[in-house]
Amino acid sequence: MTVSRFLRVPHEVAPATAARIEAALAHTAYTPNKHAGMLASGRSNIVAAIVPNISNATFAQTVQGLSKTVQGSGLELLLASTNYSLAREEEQIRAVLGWSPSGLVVTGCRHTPAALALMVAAKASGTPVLEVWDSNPRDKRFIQIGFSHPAVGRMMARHFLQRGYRDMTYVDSGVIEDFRARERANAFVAEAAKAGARVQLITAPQSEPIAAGGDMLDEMLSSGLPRAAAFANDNLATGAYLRAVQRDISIPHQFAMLGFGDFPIASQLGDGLSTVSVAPYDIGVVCGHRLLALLNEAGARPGIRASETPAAPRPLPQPELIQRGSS
Amino acid sequence: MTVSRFLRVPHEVAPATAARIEAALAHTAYTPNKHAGMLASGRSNIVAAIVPNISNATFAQTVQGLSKTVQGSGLELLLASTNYSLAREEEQIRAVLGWSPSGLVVTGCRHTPAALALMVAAKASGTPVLEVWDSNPRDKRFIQIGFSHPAVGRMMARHFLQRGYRDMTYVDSGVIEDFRARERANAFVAEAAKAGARVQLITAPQSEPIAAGGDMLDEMLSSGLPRAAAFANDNLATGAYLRAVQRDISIPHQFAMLGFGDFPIASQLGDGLSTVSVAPYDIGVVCGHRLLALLNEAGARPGIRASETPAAPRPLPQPELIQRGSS
DNA sequence: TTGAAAGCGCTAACAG
DNA sequence: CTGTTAGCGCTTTCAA
Repeated sequence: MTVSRFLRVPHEVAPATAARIEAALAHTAYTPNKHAGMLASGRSNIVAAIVPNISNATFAQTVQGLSKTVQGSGLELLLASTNYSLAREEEQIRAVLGWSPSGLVVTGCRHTPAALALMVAAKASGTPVLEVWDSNPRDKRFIQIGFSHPAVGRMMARHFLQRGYRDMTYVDSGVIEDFRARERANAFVAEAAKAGARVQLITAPQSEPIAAGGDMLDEMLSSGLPRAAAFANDNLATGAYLRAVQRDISIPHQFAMLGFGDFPIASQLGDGLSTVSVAPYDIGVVCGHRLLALLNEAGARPGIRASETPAAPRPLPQPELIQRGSS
Repeated sequence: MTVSRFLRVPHEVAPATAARIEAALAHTAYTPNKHAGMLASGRSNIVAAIVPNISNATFAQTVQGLSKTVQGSGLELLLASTNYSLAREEEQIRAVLGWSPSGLVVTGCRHTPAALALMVAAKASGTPVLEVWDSNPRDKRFIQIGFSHPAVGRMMARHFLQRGYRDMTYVDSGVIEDFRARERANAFVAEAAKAGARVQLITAPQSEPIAAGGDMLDEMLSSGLPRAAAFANDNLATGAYLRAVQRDISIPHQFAMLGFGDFPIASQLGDGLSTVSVAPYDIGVVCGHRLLALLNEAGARPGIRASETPAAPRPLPQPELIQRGSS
């Protein structure tokens, strides 16, 4: 009992005892069994995060931001990926809730009914549930750290419209299950059409996006190059940009381009690729801060070191259109 | 007890009973407490993975490969990152072992003595310990899924030497704690020097690598452009490539380039960037397969679904120099 | 400041 | 095929 106490609240054991315990610990390679601790205390120090795909740079940054923010406070990250499948997401939520996590982070605001029920139950039992990468004003049951994808699609269309382009194409992502990409695409098309512009929606193949972007440029070329094209992400746009340069197409005079995501390469392509910045790392950081704040206020929890950085509630930077040489 | 049995080995309960249990389950939103299960059974179905940085595309792919391989078998992934610090790695290993993981995956073969002791203890207690992304023939205590970084550095130097370049620069990564990058750099320099070539080692700033690569190109330009340059990774090389194009430098006639990693963009830059492919995703997949194989042979473990794919022991593709237009 | 008792929710072993 | 008993390693509570 005294050892257990020493491990959790060291200043509550006498210095002499503490020294003896430390000595013993050094000889023993003792590792506290966290399952037993969790079972007894009901607290777990696990944060479960469920993302569509970890190798997607965007989500990887969010995970890294979350991980970095949260690990400083003794929380650990249980990570699962869904491959953009809602059914798989439900499975993962169910699996992950069995670890009684201190917090649950899911991607997006769309879930199967059963998944939603699990999330509601988790929330009801006091586990913070956060949705990242999207925002749905019509259902604010969970904490949302993201933005409106249709609004971004409209913003992108208006950028082209304001610059006088009346003939534009939207190159959507080949990941057919990525309905957030779809929301941007549809909103783009609707906004452009509403303004009377000529607008076309094409979809990239599911293959590697940089190469796919190049292929889409060729496809547009063969069916009549539009005056301007927006892309579901900067990788697609980069591929198209590089191919356009090879084909001696002048950007933006013949062909204007707009990406999404503000990947590091966007600023390095020729005179720069115009894009929308969305701060994926910050999504993770803000998510972590919100989580820590909630855990702290839910009572001083012995296991969790009250975050040294007093959870500065920095707000999430909203999507911003970054104009560069390509438009 | 019967419910517990139904959940683990459904065919051992009578169909009628099973039906009653299923009905009850549907009404109850019951989630088994995995901590209690673990505590009682001594098995955890957790795989702990510790990587330097998740938002690094390379490690993200490894994690995704591991995650995908392993999740099909009911294992879950506990992820921690070290920011390339060995001290932090030790901390994370210690923390993660408290969850009695079924397997422990660490990055690289260099660890603090205490971390090593923990890994040895874990192995001794029957937990498979795997080291990814490196290989150390002199210490094969753990399963290694990686390659020799010095060998890659030498391979890169020999590529330039074979093509007759006698004046070359190696642009090392700005991540000073990344000693695997350092091993490649040093081996490159040694090999080139041994052959009597003129060779220089410079280090990129710690900033975002694509932009940093561009800056390094300018730096080389101002101090006399070498005949050939190798880069610690394809992002640095990409930045330099794009900048070289802007500066009207002819690749490879004036300036030959060689990257590392075979990132998707490498094949899309002009006539292609020569690089070394290292299969980061496969490292994760192979790691997962080895792990599953070990867990299966360590006795039929009720929790773990014997992997549907019978853990086809595909070997790890070794690093390969991919020659493209830049050299 | 320390320690004894009880119990967290589950599974192993065994009895019925 | 089902259910009883004991106990996993820790924490909570409370007494000494």
